[in-house]
Order: sequence, then structure tokens, then C-alpha cells
Amino acid sequence: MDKTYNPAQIEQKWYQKWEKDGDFKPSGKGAPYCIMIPPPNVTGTLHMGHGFQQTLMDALIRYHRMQGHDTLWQVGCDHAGIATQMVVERQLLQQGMNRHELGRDKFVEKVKEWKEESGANIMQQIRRLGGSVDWGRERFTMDDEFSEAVKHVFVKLYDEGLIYRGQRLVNWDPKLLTAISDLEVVSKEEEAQLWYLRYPIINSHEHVIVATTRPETMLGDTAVAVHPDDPRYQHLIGQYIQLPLTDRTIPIIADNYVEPAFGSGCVKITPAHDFNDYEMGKRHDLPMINVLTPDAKMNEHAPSQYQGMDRYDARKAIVADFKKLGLLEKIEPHNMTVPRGDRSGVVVEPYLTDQWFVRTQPLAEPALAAVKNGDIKFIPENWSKTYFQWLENIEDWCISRQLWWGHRIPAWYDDHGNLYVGDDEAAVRKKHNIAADVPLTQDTDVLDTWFSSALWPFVTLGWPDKTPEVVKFYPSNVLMTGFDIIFFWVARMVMMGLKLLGEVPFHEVYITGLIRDHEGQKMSKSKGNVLDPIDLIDGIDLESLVTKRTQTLMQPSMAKAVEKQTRDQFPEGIDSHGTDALRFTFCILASTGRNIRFDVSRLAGYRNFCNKLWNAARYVMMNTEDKPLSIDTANMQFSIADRWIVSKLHQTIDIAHQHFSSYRFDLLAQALYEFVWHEFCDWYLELSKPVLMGDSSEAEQFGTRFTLVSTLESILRLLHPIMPFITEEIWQRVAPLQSIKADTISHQAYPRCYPEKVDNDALANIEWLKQIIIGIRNIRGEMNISPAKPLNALFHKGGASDKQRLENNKLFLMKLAKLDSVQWLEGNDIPFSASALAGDMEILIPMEGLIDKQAELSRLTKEATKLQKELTRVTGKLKNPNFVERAPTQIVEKEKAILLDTENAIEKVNMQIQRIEELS
RNA sequence: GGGUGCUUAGCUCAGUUGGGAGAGCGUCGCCCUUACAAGGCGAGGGUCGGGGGUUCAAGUCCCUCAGCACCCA
Repeated sequence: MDKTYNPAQIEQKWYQKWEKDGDFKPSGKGAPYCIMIPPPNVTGTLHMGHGFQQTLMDALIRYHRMQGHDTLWQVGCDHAGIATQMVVERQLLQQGMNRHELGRDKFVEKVKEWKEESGANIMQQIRRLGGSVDWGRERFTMDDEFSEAVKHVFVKLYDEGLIYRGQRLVNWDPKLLTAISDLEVVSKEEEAQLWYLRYPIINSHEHVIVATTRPETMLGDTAVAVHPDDPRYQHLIGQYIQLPLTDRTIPIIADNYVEPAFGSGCVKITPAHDFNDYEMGKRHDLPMINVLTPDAKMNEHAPSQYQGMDRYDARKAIVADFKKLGLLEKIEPHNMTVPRGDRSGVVVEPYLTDQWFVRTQPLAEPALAAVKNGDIKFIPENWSKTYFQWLENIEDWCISRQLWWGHRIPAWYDDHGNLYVGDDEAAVRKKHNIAADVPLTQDTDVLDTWFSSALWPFVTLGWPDKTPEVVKFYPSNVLMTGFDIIFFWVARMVMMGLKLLGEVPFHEVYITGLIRDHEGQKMSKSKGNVLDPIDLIDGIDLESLVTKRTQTLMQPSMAKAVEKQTRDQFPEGIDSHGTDALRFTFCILASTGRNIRFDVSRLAGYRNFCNKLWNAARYVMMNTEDKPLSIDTANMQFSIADRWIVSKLHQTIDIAHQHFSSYRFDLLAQALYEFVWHEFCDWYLELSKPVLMGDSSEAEQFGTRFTLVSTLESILRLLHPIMPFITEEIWQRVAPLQSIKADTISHQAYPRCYPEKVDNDALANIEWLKQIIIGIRNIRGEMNISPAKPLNALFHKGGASDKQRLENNKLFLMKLAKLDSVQWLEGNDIPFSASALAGDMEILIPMEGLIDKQAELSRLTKEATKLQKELTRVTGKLKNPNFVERAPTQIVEKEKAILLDTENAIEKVNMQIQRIEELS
């Protein structure tokens, strides 16, 4: 084995073998266990969030596979309508073309070509992350089978009245020229202005003043509203206004919705361009006048001088005209919430169009019930509140998009505008008895991407056919995703699953935190702070990283700042860490919080852990390979250290299972790290040396070699779900020493805890031993005694059990504390010594020629202070009669024992201080 | 405005039903000791955001104040 661990040499090799051997396919045996991958957007690349979630999913999948379950991890991509169409349109633009020149069919062909390339890239990244997905079942949401299922669902829901078409005010993206759903609108506070406009009242010298953030929409005003109880305007209710710049008159109405304190207390009402006004318009039966074109220019309903003007140009013109007419009262600065499209970034218009909707109320109720009655459990549980809140206030879902890339809506119109819905044109004609010569045209809209994503958990298994996979793997066990996706996807899958299959799509929803950068900022291309998981695995030089981060910026003006920030943070670029280290880092960061800061220094620490494991394996191999290994445990004698590490191993195994079942990957990784590094490497490997390198009997050496190999082999299986590559590589070398031969560790059993393997006597002995070794090391450290210098130790005042334990562990003690001799000291004739305590026993290191007196005195004084503090705490507690009477007896007993120990220790330390002082 | 979180060592975070404050990284000192310098050994560092309450006992439960973050409208 190489002296240092080199992930680049081993990872790809193993992945190729696993894939070639079909190791990730369901075994067909055991209880089914299934996870559906949240399908990444086909156009994207995997980001840190994907890497994080996929690591956790893969850990679960590998764990369950090793537990003998029939395990399916379903993989695939989402077609991501708007995002993908935008990418391809941008490419066309670079070639000086647009999609309209190309035509719909050819454009869709182009998108499909791009999908092949981009999708393959993502799937390659999943491989690099070590994801054990079933490649034989890869799916794409635009596959033919998927399209068939989507149509089937659309028709079914339409026939049941759960899908309808209607003219409604929707969020309209004037750049992408499509409707978008509420969830695709991002509202943020921005600096804006409030314009106060004077509207003259007919047959009066009076006017009202309306305050508005959008003066250009006044051309579509159909009323002015005041609060019915507002004393200032009582006399105006029912009057009419001559709407400036137009020839229309509009009424003054009263409505509770008006906030009297806002602006002037008079609000212009534009039902076709504002959601609140729309509702008020319906309440008061107001006309709806749309004054905008789809790309947000003034349309034919505006006076001719404004027609064709962009909305913001029209705003300026209209404000100027008001001013000219003396109708502009004032302008105030004003912060308002501005809605922007999450993809395009432009200000979204509430816009009146014909769209398709899903009636969500009947679907939401069972979806709520499923979580309330425990069919679905959120982890952490608190997220169910978010889920409830959204479903309880759900609006109908606008599912049509004016795009070309997506599932085309299966609806046809005849020349009279009659609507027919069916699987295809032929089916529609048959169903509605439409003659072949009657022309029908299909609706040009496509469906919201999330409509098909909502069907992912069952369509990927072959639904609507009742395939064996549907029967076996639906519902899946757990869904793993970020909290930002609860509305978009989780809730919709639950609604669709319950509606179409009558069963929830998964029993548990594990909500992960969001990966942020080391400063807690959200990682985004536009900020230039993204990390690519592959770069963390392979490493990347500084120049390439700078280029990568500055090229993808939305605002090129930020390039300088991003470059500086990158050079400051990664002056040497990013080192290679390997997949296993990255995966381990993701796991140990996966605590219950909602934000996770990712710091590369953390990653480096866990790469070191990989190296530690590697070298521990190297040590085990060096001491066992080519050496006789007994298979027959009858020929072996196990040392206390052997029995200790086996005890610790089984305690760790138990903990590992617990943490898997509660999804505490952080605690799992922490426990394994602790065991491997601080118990197996720091202590057990050291404890094995005196046995293997000394003159222990053959049976003892057999026992220790066996324990070394078997414990390491268990460690590899324990770690495999988190670190698949390094464990496979080492396991292939180590397992044969245990007479185990198999193609892969990934199908070996996950270690099982046998409580009878926990040997309390061995645990107590090694605790005792460690205490003494640490005491002596502490003296060396504090006294600046070289670790190379052998010492003589004197034991004083020990009891029978100390003597027994010393006898048991002498070999270990001599070697690990680097002692020349150990001697029992009887009587009170004590040489000039530094001292440490192990229970009642004093450990004395004679200081002659070694130790500075003052240094030892200050060390002991420090110790005495610590003990005194503890004494104060304990006596305070025990003096309190309420504590002694009311606390549980075992707690009181515990404190009493501590009191005794502490008093004892103080006495001994003080005596030692006194001795040293007397010696001067 | 409604809701959900967070505040523990210099930094990032654990701390499960209330019972002797922890880890990783960083810092300081010593050491190239025959698996590992991507290492070993040792050390220092916290009035658990402030205040109040319940309790024999509060980082943990309740109230309140402050600061931060996110979601919905």
C-alpha cells in the first residue's frame, strides 16, 4: 500500500466495476427499500446541495442494501421547462437566431439534442459522487412513457372537473411571455416612489387624491375606492370621477379593503392589473380593462399617444402629462414589495389571460390528512407546520405555460372555439363524434414542469400500468429534499399520489438544510461564490476557478469583486480531496439546522481522516500479511486490549444503527470518527504493538492479529455507506485475511451489535490504564521531559485491585508510557517526585535530575484549584437538605462518591505540595 | 401583519426524557517515537444572548426583552 491515501487512483476504478457488475440493481430478495431521487434539472450541473442530498441518500441506500433489503434508488432528470428553454434560446441567440425563426418542431429537436449532452453530464457527476443508483432504470420526465402518463392524468382530472380552463388574473412574465405560478414569483422590497394624483370629481370643484405606485395603470382604472367609515370621504361615495387622460368616467365606491391611513385614503382600482383590485372588481362588478400587451407595452385600450410605449416609458409620459394638467399633487419616496420572475428577473405583471388550472382544494384535504394522521412523517418534525400552512391556504394551481418545451396540453379546439380534451386527436374525435373533415387544432400551451414532477414517484415505476415495481416499491420509504421544495414538489407529489394511487408516495420526508458558503451566504452563480463538488473532489487551480466563477456571472460588473474574493479565499486554488472525504464532510454537517456553512478547511480535516484510516489499514496489513493467522479461535488468547476494542466496536455498531434510523448523519459520522481515530488508532493500534513486537506467546499474537484484522474489517463495513471507495479498496485487501472473498463490500452485511461482546471488565481495565498513561504523559508534557526519555514510576497507596490491574496491564503500561520500571512503594519514605492520581493510587515520577521544582509546584497548584472548585460545587449540593431528600437516590449517591473522590484527591495533592516544599 | 427558527470556546457546530459544559478546525508548547508530519503527545480557552420564573437541580421547561435569519401575505 502507498504511504499516503490517493483517492484519484482508486475511485473511478471501483465505480466502473460496480456499475459493470450491476451491483446497484435491486436484489429481488428481502424487504423492499426505495428512494426516488429528486430529479435534477436536465440543463444544470450538480451543485453542492445536490452533492449533499445525494450523499445522504446514498448512505441510506447502501446501508439498507447491506442490511439485506431489496433496494432501489430510482434515478433520472427533470425537463425543467422554462430553465431549459432559456438555455437553448440563449445558445440560438449566440448563433444569431431565435426560436420563432426555427419553428416549434425544430426548436424542440434542438432542446432534445442539448438534453442529451447536459443530462449525460449530470449522470456522470452522480457517478463521481459514488451514487449507487440503478442505472438500468434511468428516467426523464419527457420520456414517451412519461408523456403518456401525464396525458392520462390530465384527461382524468379534467373529466373529474379537477382541471379547468378559465380567464383569470395570473402572474405574467413579460420577458418570457408566459404565465408562471405563485411559487415562481420572488417578492422583494425595493426602493420606489408613491405618486399622488388628482382625480377631478364630476359636477364639482372638488377632486380626490389617489396614491399609487403604478401611475401607468391608471389608464385601466375602473373605480376609486375609499373606506366606508372614512369620515373624510362619506359625501363622495356614489359620485363619479372624470378619469384624466381618458374619456371615461368612473365611480367612487366604498370597500373595507381600503386602508384609510395609507396615502390619501383613496385608492385607484385597476382590476385587470392588480390582484387585490381584481377581487374588489369582482365584488363590485367593475369592468376589467387590460391596457398592456403581453410584453408589457401599452395596448389599444390606451389613448393613442401612449400605445406601443413600454410600461416604464408610459409611466414617465403619464406623470408628465398629469403635471402639465396640474393634476400631480406630489411624489414621495416609498419602499414597496416588487414581484419578479424567478427565472427572468423582470417585474411580473398581474395579467388577464386564459389559462389552465388545477382545482386544489379537493386534493389538498387528503394531503393534509396524510401528515396529520401519521402516514407521512416530516424529519425534523417541525416542517410539517410549513406544509400545513401552505396547504391550508392553497390557491388553484395555474398549470399552463406559454412555452414550447414541455408536455403539450392534450386539448383541441374547433373553429368555433369549442374545447375537447382527450389522449390524442383521434381519441377526441371518437369520444365527441367529430367528423374527420372538421379541423381541430391543439392547444399550444405546455404544462408546468412540476405537474409532471408530481407524478415522478409512480410514473418512474411504470404507472399507470400495475407493474411489479409499482406493487413492490410504491410507496417509497423516504423522500429527501430541501425545505424550499416543500411547496413546489413535496405537497404536489402527495396530492397526486393520494389522488391517483390512493396511497401516499413516501412515508418519511427528510428535509435537509441549505448549503451556504463559509460566510453563511447562499451560494449562487450571480454572487460568484459557488463551489462545484467535482472541484472539491479533483481540486482546481486558482486561475481556472476564477475563470469559472466570473464567466457565469449574471452581472459582468461584479467580476472584479468576485475575482478578488476568490483569490483571497483560495490563494492556492482548491486541493484535491477525493469523494469519500467530501461525502464524510456532508454527513458530519448534516445536523438538524436549516443552514449549513461549508468550509473547505473542514473538508481537509476529513481527508486527513481518510488518510488516517488508510494508514491504520497499512499497519494492520504489515502486521498480519505473510504472518500466520489462526482461523481457529481456540488457538488464540485475547488480551484485555483485544477485548476492550471489541467492546467499543460493538457499542459503536449499536450507536450507528440508532443514528441511521433517526437520520442523524452528523452524529453517525461523529461516532465513527471518534471510534476509528481516537479508540482504534490512538489506543488499540498502540496497544497491539507490545503484543506483536514483544515476546508474547503465539496464542496471544494470534489473538491480537485476529482482533486487528476483524475490527478493521468491521470498521470498513461500518464506514462503507458514507465512504464507499476507500472502504472497498481496503476491504478487498483485508477481507481475504479473514477468509472472506467477495466481489464487493457493498453487498456484505452491515455490522450487527452483539451486546454479549461488551466486556465490562476489559472496559474498566483499559480506562484505568489510560488514566495512568495520561497522567504520566501530562507530567512529561508539562515538565518538558522528552517522550524519548524512559522513566521510572512508583505506585503508592494502591489497593488490591490496582495491583491486579497493574499485573494485567504491565506490558501495555511500560510501552505506552515509555517506562523503565514500575515499583510499588510501601511506607511513607517518598523521593522527590512529580505525581499524578488514578483513583486512590498515586503515581510518582522521581524528579531527581529531571524536573524543575517550581514547575511541578505550579502544576500541582493548578490541579488543586481545579479540585477545590469541584469540591465547592459538590458540598454545596450535598449540604442542601432539599437535594438530599428530593433528588433520586442514585443521583445523590453519585454526588457523594464524587465528594469522597475529590476530598481524597485534594488531600493527596496537598500532601505532595507540602512534600516538595519541605524538600527545598 | 401572520408564521418558523437561531443566539453554547477565536471560528463552525453537537448537546435526545432537566442531574458532573463537548467535538472539529484554529491557537500555544514539546516531538521526524519502527501505520500516518494529511502525524504523535500535552496545554489553554465558555457568567451556554440579557432578565425573570418553575424545580432539590435549568444550556435543556415557562415568561419577557434584545439581536439575527428565513417563510407566507
